[in-house]
Amino acid sequence: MKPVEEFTAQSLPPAYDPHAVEQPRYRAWEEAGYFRAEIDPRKEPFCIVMPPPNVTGRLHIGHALDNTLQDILVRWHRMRGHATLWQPGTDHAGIATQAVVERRLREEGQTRHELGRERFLERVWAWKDEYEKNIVEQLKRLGASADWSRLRFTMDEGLSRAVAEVFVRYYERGLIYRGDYIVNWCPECRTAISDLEVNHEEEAGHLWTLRYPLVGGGEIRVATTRPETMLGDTAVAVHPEDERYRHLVGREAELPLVGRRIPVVADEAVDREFGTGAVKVTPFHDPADFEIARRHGLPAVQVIGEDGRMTGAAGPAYAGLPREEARRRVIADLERGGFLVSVEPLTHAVGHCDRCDTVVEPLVSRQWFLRMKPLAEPAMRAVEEGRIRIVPERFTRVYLHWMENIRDWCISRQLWWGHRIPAYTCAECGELQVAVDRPERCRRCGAPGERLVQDEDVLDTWFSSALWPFSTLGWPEDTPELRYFYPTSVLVTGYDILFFWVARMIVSGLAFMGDVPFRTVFLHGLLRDAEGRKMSKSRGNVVDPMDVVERYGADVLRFTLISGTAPGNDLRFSEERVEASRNFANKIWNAARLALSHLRGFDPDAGRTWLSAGLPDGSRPEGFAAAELADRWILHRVNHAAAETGRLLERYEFGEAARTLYDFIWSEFCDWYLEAAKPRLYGREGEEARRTAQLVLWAALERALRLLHPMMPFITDELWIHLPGTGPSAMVAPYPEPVEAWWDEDAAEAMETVMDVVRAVRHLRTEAGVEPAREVRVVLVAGEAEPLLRRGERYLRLARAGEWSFLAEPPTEPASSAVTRAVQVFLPLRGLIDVAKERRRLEKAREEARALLDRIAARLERPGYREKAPADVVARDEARAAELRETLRALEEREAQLRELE
RNA sequence: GGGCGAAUAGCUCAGCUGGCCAGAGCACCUGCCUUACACGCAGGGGGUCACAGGUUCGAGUCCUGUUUCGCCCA
Repeated sequence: MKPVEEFTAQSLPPAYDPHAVEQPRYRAWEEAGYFRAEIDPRKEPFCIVMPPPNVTGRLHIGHALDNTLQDILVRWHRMRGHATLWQPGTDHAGIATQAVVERRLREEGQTRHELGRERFLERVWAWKDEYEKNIVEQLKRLGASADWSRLRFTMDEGLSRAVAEVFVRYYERGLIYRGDYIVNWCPECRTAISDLEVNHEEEAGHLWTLRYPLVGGGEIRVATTRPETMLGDTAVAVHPEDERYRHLVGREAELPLVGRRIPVVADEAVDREFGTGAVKVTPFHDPADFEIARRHGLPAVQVIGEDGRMTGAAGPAYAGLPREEARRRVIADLERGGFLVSVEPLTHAVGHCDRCDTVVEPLVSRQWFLRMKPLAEPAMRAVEEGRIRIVPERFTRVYLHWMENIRDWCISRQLWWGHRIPAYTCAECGELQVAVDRPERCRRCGAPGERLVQDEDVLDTWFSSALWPFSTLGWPEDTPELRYFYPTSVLVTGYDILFFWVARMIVSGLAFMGDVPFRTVFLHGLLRDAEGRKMSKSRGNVVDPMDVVERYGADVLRFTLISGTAPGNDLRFSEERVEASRNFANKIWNAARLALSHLRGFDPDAGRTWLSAGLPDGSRPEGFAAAELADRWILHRVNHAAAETGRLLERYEFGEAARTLYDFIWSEFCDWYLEAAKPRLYGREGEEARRTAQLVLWAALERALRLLHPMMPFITDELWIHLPGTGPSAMVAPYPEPVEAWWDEDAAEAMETVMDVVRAVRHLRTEAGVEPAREVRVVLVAGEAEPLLRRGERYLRLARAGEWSFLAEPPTEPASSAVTRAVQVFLPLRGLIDVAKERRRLEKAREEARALLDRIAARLERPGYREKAPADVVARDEARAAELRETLRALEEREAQLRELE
């Protein structure tokens, strides 16, 4: 750590350079062990589990937002003395990671099948090690204060055991079953995916009407959006009450191009309004048809394979063709055969794979499912009864609606990378056994363990993520962490994974821990580009957070991400907003640079007691001058900022909290307090006055830095530790709360009045074209406000007033004037008065005051107002009206005087 | 089809439990390198709070409906 003497305005660069600060600071925190969570029964626990980033590649800007919000909460709670654990980790991300490694293999001219399962997995593990390191490194550069000593990975031994354990327990409770069902199949990823992983997009397609000849004469017309599936039709269905077709039920149609005879069946699921009212039934490739086939005992024919190409069952003319090509051929062939009745354009929803955007092919296959209905019940109650609070609240309904309509979850994936399903089939007798560890022998025929064949498939990644809040804390072992930190406090994530992840964690938390996984869910919005578009690699509009960190620093990125946002709303990321945050960081830097140069050798200890007592004149310590108005005012405003920030963070209003501190630091502390304190700081008013100014400057800055620390940890800590009398790090200093003795409404009112007068003088100067450097003489007619103004008259120098006087009556000499808060401000400027301009300004001011007064007066006159409005609101209006009348009177008087002058 | 969100200054957005003249950043105009900061300072211009009703002493804020845009679910 640099000695304070070196750290002054003279030695500091005039622009903040994050590179010089951030990484050394982070190392210092790590070395000091500040991130490590300690179980301490005397303290209140606070725990956040980090949504585990994928080990696929790099962090994106959404991660930066997510982790910044968590870090703010974590740092804030840590500073408030809670035993804080931010549990970090990464996710194996089955499909995504397997896909990137396979792509890498392809570039080397290999396939995973050539490599074999075992060697392929070695490759993926190597990839994981490398990218996990990258990701952790990136999180550290963002300033994330997670307990890295507890880093977990979803495929760690312990977590894998948790997954197997959960699978077995669900299975034993009859909640997991295996069977041949129609699932969403991605031909590109070559695996089944869950309903959630299918995105429905409206697409311009066609509705083809086909003619199926009936055996024994006649025909039936069916409408379809997927004509290529007709090769796999095994029936035609009509609604049982549809008069048009009733008489055809039970007859047979001859399937064109195929020649197969298929029955006409009646089923209530048929929509009479759609198309011709008769539908072709393709059980293998359509979920609704699958159900119809089950009800009617129809066979299913697979005409599209797992690779998205037509199978042999589609007939030699089509076998091997991709789906799209088969469609064209089938239509051409139908047309040639006279089976095509009509084609109409139709927009309809088409399912796409969430991962690769390929059109999903529904098909029947043997998969594992988790029965959700019984699990959803307690998960709904937990939210309804408020044991879990969702913020913003509106997402509660979205959650409940989804839970109410929940369907079974297809949990098996035809991948290699992931948790292999702990199910074993005996090669001898076919017995299926589900167990955490490979059974020693077949329980039915006694065949040895090596004859038991483990299921080839792995589990959906989200199956393991669902256990995250307790698996990371050691479950299924009964650990101290689990007992102390579970249920965790808050879960922070984007609203886009409410179903994928949050809902499932609630389900499994309740199922295995018997308690909710977290008490609050805070959902934030998604990041979009400057034009409001979703960021995507294909669109090329992704922002790499590390680029931003490199160019501007992590604090700047963090502040950009949280300021100007409202809870749950998406936010646009733009260069301009980053620059605004950069400017703010630079502002803080320079304010501190100024402060440090004036605090050299200053020891706050001598004034600490006095300070915490609110600087009472009576008990002033030796060597300090009495406090000034600005001192009392800024302490009052520090209190206000602390109270507001605390209140807003409590409510997860990060954007508002950021704005509060921005305004406090920039407008109040820098623009007013520092300027007001400068004469004393430069020693122009003696050593004692300087001491007092130093004390207040120190107190205000020191607190401002601590207040801002959770949001901008690097710059605040760097500056804070270099202030005299602080400590090793703001990270472990208490979070400021209002000091009772600092509240001072009188000082606030007096200072506001002075500030208004200063602004008025500045305004008059500019209007009159007075050179900036020139001092002016100011005359004030303040009336009742005079004592108030007198308290801060010295600050008139902030408007470059060289001399000033208080008069009972307006001066007779020519002067430019303004009226503010019933104070008349005169600038006697011989030769500089433009009478016409002056009159226009006064007239405008008078009209504004009149309009406002009219509104307030009308309000006061309104029937019922005085009776029903709160007393303080009415009193405020009355005071304001009185002041306005006074202002108005002064303005009119002034205008009359001006007329006499002409 | 059901649900949710947004619509406020030229642009991007705040505005929390209804109550001081509706704010910020950027952009714009004027003047300043005033020994912390030109990534800055001072001053200024700019808004029918989408529209129509309603509740209320009082509505940008609450309710109903309409329009436009976006998202989620089916």
